[in-house]
Amino acid sequence: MTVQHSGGGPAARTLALLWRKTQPAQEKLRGRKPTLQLDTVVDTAVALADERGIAAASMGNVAKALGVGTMTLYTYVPSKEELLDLMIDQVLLERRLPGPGEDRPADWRAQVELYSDETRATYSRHPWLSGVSTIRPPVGPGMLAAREYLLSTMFALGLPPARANLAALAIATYVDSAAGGEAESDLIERSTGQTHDAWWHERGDLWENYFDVDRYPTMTAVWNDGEGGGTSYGNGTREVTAQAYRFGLDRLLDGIAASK
Amino acid sequence: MTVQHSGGGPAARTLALLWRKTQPAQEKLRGRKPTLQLDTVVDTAVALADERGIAAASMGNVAKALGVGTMTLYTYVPSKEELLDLMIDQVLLERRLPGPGEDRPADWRAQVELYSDETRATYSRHPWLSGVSTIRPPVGPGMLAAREYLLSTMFALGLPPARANLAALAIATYVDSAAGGEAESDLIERSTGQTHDAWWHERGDLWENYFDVDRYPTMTAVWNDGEGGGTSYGNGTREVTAQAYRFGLDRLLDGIAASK
DNA sequence: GCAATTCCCGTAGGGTATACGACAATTGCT
DNA sequence: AGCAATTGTCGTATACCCTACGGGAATTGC
Repeated sequence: MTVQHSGGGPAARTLALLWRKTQPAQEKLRGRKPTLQLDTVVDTAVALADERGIAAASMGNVAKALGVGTMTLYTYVPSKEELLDLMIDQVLLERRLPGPGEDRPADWRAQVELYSDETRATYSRHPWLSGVSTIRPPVGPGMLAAREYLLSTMFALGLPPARANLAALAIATYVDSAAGGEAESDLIERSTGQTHDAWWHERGDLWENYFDVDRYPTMTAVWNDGEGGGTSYGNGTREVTAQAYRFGLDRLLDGIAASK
Repeated sequence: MTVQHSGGGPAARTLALLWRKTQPAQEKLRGRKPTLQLDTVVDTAVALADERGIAAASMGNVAKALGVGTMTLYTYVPSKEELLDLMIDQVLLERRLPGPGEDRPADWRAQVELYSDETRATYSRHPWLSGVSTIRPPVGPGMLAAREYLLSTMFALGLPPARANLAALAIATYVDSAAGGEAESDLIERSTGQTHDAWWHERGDLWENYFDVDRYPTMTAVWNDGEGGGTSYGNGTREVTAQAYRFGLDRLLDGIAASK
């Protein structure tokens, strides 16, 4: 087994890449000079995924965009999976969240809101994020910075350590999931060229042919109540989704504050 | 364009499949008899995905499991994507949620808990669910039943229609996301044969080599506070995740109740 | 000059979805 | 009985995907 340098094993290799400490002390002096840099590869992959979807960020496409052979990428990255990890942590790090000594909003709710805004903006710029797994995530600087920020915010609220941890996790779960949903929604509208209203409209005969009012009385009641009197398929509407997001986050924070 | 029967267009075709109304009135009398049924195909695909992961539910594998040629599947399903939609709605329908006239827990919190339990159990049986998109979901009976149930529960709480809708969406977002995370976590432990503790342990030199205490003071404080004094990488632990789920859901419900 | 080292990348193998078209089976009509 | 119409089956081919392997190119140290 070709041991790398620190602990050996694939996990250590991945960590080294994530934290960009591939060559800790000695530079490689012998041998051919690389034509690319790791960051260039990651940036290109991200750019491709951003504009043409995650499927476009294939090894072949990335290589083509860089003007090299496909297999060349494997000198910079051990596999497609590792490249994805690097892409993820890279964009997670885009979130401008104040670190330990830096200025931050005074109110703890405003602090959470900052996390929410930055996360939503990041997902919006990189909609493919919503499709990637967050369990066993790439433990890079991007993920840790967000954890630290949310955790410190819960401390500022005055929660005891264990509870602060739970609260931070719950908030992250809710915000990340909702942000992912929003971003994916936008992506689908862009890539299919079809608005959600149009999408629901296309499914119009659902209500006409399959929907049984007796089986779904409450849904029926809610639609009939619709104040705007607009589209009756409003459940999937962009605006309702955004409202639901705000509402849920505010209620969650209410509950957390009350649990102090 | 070979029009189907109701509205034409691919959306109508998908809806017809989801609601299993492929031949509304006239049976096909002419022509060769089919050897398979749509349900058989879907069940087989679900079973494969359950035990060997979503990647194992390829068209080729499903066909092989059924003892037919790959292309035969395309007489039952227009594409892989549609098959996935059918799989999703099929398992979502497994949730035993009482309908309009049926008995249900008296307390509204217990009603939400039932939704939570059933959803978590379903995700647990079908971990591949966590990886699929929920935006523009297959609008089948499974999804509608859940919407109706949660919505009626929010009505039982006494929320006005518009707010009940927002609350139901927020709860679904949180529960579905957390349930997906849990299920995926279990799946990864099973399929890789590596517990999360072992996974974190493998990344031990993160803390030794890369982690900067000054950059992450709050995380450091929380670990040092750990009452059990056990593993210091407890953030990803199964138990902590479950605790965070309960905590977040309870706080969300607190907030919703208080907003009445 | 030459060995050692490192990077580049063509080829090949095994995976995926699915378009096309030949063929089989079943029914209805002549 | 025979033939046309209809529908189901599925082999072949195309176009992707990831990546193991190995030969060749470039650079440095001796």
